[in-house]
Amino acid sequence: MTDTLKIASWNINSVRFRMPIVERFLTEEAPDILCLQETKVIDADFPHAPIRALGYDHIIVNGQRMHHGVAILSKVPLVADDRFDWQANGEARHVGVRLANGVRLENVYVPAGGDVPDREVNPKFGQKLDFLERMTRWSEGLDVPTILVGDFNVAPLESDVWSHKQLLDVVSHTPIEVDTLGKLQAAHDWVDLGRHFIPPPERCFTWWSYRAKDWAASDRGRRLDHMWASPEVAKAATAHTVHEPCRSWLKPSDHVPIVTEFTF
DNA sequence: ATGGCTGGTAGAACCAGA
Repeated sequence: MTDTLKIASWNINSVRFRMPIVERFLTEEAPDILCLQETKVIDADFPHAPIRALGYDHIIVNGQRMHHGVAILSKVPLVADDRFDWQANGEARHVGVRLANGVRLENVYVPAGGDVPDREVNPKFGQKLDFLERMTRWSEGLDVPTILVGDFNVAPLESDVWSHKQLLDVVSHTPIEVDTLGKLQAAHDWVDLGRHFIPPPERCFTWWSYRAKDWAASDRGRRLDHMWASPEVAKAATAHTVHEPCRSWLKPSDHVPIVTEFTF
């Protein structure tokens, strides 16, 4: 028996403020599962009703007041949910579930890391590197087929940013972050599905700053959002797309959704 | 022209994002 599953990931930058575009995306793209980051809402105030109304009966949340927060919305049953604290400070940056076929789906919001790429003067940068290193330790011991999605806040490749040279000292594309993310990827032989389907040096961005007068014209984007899979799960992936038009929808997030289709 | 904006929250010439 074959089973197709369409899984999406989107940093939504406040799920309550973005409900119109969340509903539009769920209606038009109709993923089986949508992983959200930066929901910015406590669990009690999560907008369950309009999401359930679209057929997403299974909603797993890990939120907090004001910042961060993640959620998994699904049309298909989810079991055994988990919440990891990869920086041991109580921030809501992960929620994971097991799918009916046994595959784990882990949804993560990696810390942005502040402005200065130096942990001595900017503790947030150290926190980001430490978070990725804890994910690496977790990956080393991982023996379950897994899909790891979310806003990693790192654009690793030259073609993942609008200007490699101009971003070498900008947090998200510094060599130390790229190296740290590389070690995380190596720890489980994670397959980068985005680059599996859109190989470099093709331009691939998932985030564009709000500050550009015309985001599409300046096109100063970065690929911060990722979908990784265990090698055996990656073999089931059949398509991957980046939904750039969502950046032009009314009251957009600064990130756009990424979507992968699997046939198990 | 990589911060020029944005949301949440308080009620701020704030904080955080990246």
